[in-house]
Amino acid sequence: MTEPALPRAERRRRTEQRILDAARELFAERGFERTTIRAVAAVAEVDPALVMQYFGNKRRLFAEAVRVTGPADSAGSPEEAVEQLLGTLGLKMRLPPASLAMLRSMLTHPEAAATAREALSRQVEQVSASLPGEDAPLRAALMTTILLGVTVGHQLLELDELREASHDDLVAALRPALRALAETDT
Amino acid sequence: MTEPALPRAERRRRTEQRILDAARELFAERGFERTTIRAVAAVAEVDPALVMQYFGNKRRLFAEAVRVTGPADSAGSPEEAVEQLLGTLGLKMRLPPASLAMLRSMLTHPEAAATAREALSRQVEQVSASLPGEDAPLRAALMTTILLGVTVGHQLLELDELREASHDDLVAALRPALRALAETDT
DNA sequence: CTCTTCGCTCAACAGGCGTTGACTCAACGA
DNA sequence: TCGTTGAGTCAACGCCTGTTGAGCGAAGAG
Repeated sequence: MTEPALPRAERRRRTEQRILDAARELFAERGFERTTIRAVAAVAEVDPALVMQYFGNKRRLFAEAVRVTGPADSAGSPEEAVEQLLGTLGLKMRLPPASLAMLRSMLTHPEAAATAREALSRQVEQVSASLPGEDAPLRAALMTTILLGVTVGHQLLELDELREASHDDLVAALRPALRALAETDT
Repeated sequence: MTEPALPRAERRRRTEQRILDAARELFAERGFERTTIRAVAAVAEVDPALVMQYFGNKRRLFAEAVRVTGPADSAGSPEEAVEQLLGTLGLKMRLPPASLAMLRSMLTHPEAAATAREALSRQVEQVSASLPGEDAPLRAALMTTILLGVTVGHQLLELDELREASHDDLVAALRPALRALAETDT
């Protein structure tokens, strides 16, 4: 009808992408358990059986949907580590759907929990390396979980006090807390 | 057999308590969706139908299981607010099962999310009242979500770096971060 | 002792879920 | 042009879930 001619391979790629986008949206919104294959298929305007054909099962669909590119660069100074962490607070206020999907399910879906632990551990290790002091791992872990908490409160629980603040104000208010952990002066 | 004679009312109260304990345990461990009435009944050594008879439906059972006593006293000085928040980090390292159950489900079960938002809002308001500065609500919200994040990382995700630290070291390391938010000097 | 109350179980239902295999039909290669 | 491939659909399966109503048997009331 509206799509007159499209090569087979391209058509397949687009459909797969549509399913993946739908899955990310629903996983981010409702979490793993409350998201049904049928709902994903409906949003993607596709038959549920096709989702299975492309991704095998629901767990693999989720794993594929939450796969995200690593954070890349490592930090040198403690100040840089702080700024790097603050930067993860959603570029332009909003995290990628894949990350939101993983965060949403990390407390209830075992595989999401494992993925989250892995990602957080990597970040802790990275931050820890650029921190002075003997208890650097502990302080790095605190810095990481602090950002986890703020992100959860802001993006998932949508607490009013955080939503009302501008992104810059939020970052500015949070910075001293992270700096206090980045420097060793206790 | 082993329980020769027990008044009817007392027997009923104990059974209800056993169901409630089982529910809290499973909700805390697996969250709302992955916890089945049948599993709760099995742990409580009771027929699934009895759970329904006592609590009506699964949502009410959850609501009853996560009902928790309020935090009570309010703080005066910023320092007291910080110490009060640090005190919520699990008396003797472990939060009550009811709180764990609510935390576990707050990202995926809408009613748990509402309860969590309410509890957090109360805490934010309380902390905010004892904080100086114009952006006290924002800073109070950050302090609250910081504790949320650390609690989630420690109790639910069970991050190694946090588990390995002693309770006192953890509190001591976290204190400067909260103090930085409690005082207005930026 | 008799009738009532009620804590508790049994068996079943309806609905939704993930998942499957057979099928259709348009795009493709020779 | 004609067989082949493969994207996509259809209808169904078995399972597990929350939930229900009828019934049993012991504790309580008179």
